[in-house]
Amino acid sequence: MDFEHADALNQAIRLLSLRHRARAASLLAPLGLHPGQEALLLELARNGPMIQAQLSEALGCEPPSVTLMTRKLEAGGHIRRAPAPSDKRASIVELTDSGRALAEQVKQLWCALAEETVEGLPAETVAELPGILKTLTDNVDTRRPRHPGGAGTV
Amino acid sequence: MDFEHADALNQAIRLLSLRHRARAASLLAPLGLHPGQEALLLELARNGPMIQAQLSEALGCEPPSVTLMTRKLEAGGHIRRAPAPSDKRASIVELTDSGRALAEQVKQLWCALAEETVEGLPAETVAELPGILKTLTDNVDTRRPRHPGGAGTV
DNA sequence: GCATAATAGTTATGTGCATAACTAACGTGT
DNA sequence: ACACGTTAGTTATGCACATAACTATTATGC
Repeated sequence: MDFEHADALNQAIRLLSLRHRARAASLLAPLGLHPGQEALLLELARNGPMIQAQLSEALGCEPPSVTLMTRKLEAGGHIRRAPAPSDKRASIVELTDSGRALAEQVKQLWCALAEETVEGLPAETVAELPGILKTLTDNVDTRRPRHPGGAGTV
Repeated sequence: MDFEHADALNQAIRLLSLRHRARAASLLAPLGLHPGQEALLLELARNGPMIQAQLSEALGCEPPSVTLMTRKLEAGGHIRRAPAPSDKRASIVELTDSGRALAEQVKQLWCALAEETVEGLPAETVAELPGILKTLTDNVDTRRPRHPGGAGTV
């Protein structure tokens, strides 16, 4: 691949990251959330209480990031951290009522953002998008080895 | 659009951002660069010296970010800042010889990264990708109004 | 039982990004 | 000529991310 095309792609990914995050930030701001925090709330809403290590895995970010995010969301009253009975090292994170309500609002915003994002694209392309983006992500993913175990069917 | 699809899309964009940036970071680290800085070098390599306001526009980030990035790249000896003769407020940023050499190395990495990123995708999809990503970006771009002026042909 | 490795989490530090508030210079009124 | 808004850039501060170094607990060797 020549540099022109390579740069077009890398730059496009970089700009999409910046703008999508900025747009998310402006939508989440009225709720008192910063981008990244919504992912944590949604994960808890989807899969129930879990320990921080699991959150780290689910969110795709490192444990120190989870420590800070949980601390802020806890200060905001949206989540609660309780010691795990079976493992004194771990702490179980769960949504509070406030957090559950907030997650519902986030879901609304999330749909609006997704629709806004793909506006003007043919439905066929929109349908393929998540799979394509996942392929790109896996290709550059340095966390997992190379194949999570052959479960690549989307 | 239901939440499932919306979340799949938003999450995919978020994860791609994280992983692509992380991969870029690991490739740029040996050159002593952090992700984001390569964009500044490449922009200067492509369009020659320019003032920081133009860099801000080209990179898609805010002036304070440009201030810090230029400061660090200048400390590294990769760029030089000179007062603009026609405008005492502005400072012209240009590559040093070291910066030019570094930009060439970055170009190599950039091609490798792009190839790695699209690995396994059909050529047809790869060809469409930059346009698709640009559409997504424009859709959520809060900087430009809505249409830059009708120059939407890609 | 006990040393040792692995795991959960935190703290410290550094980066790119953002916004808000500020200074300095430019431009354009009247 | 001078007030006023605009623009270029910086500083201060805050956030999500990262890595490195650390503590506390659990698991595993022998």
